[in-house]
Amino acid sequence: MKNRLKVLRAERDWSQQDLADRLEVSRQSVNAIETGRYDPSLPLAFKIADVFETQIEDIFLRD
Amino acid sequence: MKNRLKVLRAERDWSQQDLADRLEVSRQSVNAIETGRYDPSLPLAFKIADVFETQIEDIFLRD
DNA sequence: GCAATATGACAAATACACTTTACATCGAGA
DNA sequence: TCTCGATGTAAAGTGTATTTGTCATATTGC
Repeated sequence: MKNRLKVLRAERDWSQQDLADRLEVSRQSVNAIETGRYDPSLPLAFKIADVFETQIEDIFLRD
Repeated sequence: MKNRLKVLRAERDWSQQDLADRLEVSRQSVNAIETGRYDPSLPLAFKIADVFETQIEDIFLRD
């Protein structure tokens, strides 16, 4: 899975910590997901979509 | 997370095993997800959406 | 009644998601 | 230069997703 987190974050000028706070996860989790070290759980993916007010399919892409 | 797997499966008259085969996971995984014992990983959620030719948001619902 | 199929569930094992703590690097600004 | 915020990564620990194997039950066809 690839993802557009870095871009979406940049569009809002949020740091990884800002996003982590909104998602209620650690900054390291955001970093790991963003750099592709692992994929989020489905509930976290939904939360990410909520925070960016879009669809999961618009953020995460089959690779 | 709630999900509409049972209904989608019924619409196609697929057994849990049929779906498991298409998803390339065990029947126990399909059963556990369907009965809400756990949520699928994000890659598996994408595969499920593919198999049913729809969106993740159309199958899995925030609860 | 019997075999076969479908479903639900549990246990043990492995893999992965996520946390906390910690350290290193880089760029911007005083 | 010194500091500070932002980022990348690593180790160790906890929890969850998924597997294989197994059992119980219900339903259907012969």
